[in-house]
Amino acid sequence: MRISEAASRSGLKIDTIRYYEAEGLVPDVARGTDGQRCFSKENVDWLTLLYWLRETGMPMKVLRQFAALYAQGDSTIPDRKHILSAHSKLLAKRRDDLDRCDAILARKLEIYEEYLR
Amino acid sequence: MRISEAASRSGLKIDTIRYYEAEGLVPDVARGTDGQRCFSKENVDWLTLLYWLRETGMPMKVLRQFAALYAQGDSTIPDRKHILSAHSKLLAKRRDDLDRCDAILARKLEIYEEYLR
DNA sequence: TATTGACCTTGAGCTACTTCAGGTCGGTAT
DNA sequence: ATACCGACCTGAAGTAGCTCAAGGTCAATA
Repeated sequence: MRISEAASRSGLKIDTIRYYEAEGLVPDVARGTDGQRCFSKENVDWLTLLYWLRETGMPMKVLRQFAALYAQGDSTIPDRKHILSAHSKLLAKRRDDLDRCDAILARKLEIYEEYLR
Repeated sequence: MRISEAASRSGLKIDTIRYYEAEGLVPDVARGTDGQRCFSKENVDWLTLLYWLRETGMPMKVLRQFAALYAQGDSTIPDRKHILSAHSKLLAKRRDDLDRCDAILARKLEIYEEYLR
């Protein structure tokens, strides 16, 4: 499929996909006879994973490591597993942050309400 | 109190506080005779709020609007209330994102497990 | 007295995109 | 046939939001 479809399926923007490819985060993107990128289902699954990892705060540095491991094949699965479970722990921390911020906002909004009465 | 204490209390880094002040996000920071910044309790509460808003993804653009309103005094409370409740909705969306990503990670980790067996 | 440590300012550097300028290609309307 | 359109391409420049380095002030301590 073409880049616009890859973008709408993965969640990433077209420009970001091109940027990621240039950065070496997306291995093996085929090209058509006219020079246009041809994304396979596997490509799009990979992009989708990248999208979610970034969206939830994985730094590019780690993403780069993860992508390098992915490019090396199945032998790196234990390392990749390690990275993903570490990220899963980060998600828990983010959820805590959201809860805290929610509490702060609730208090603040209450104070505003009180002022307005 | 001095900037280092304001930093450790608010969560922001020293450099970030100076940057925010330069950007006009922190009104009325007093200075001592030696030119050092003197933060009041109100200053620190405000910085803490800025910290949490940024930490949970409020863009600087919105933060700037919010700060401008804050600087104008109590008459802007309805507008500020509006911004904060909009942000509260964003938090819900972020929580959804975390849940989705968690699901993706769980599936991925399971596949890895299967491969390793 | 000399040095340490926390602060100050200005200005450059960095990350992760994002936008722009300028060009190619395939398909449709005149 | 040709003129235009939209989606794609590349390489370079621009942006957001910090972050760090260089060089200087001042108070307190060894």
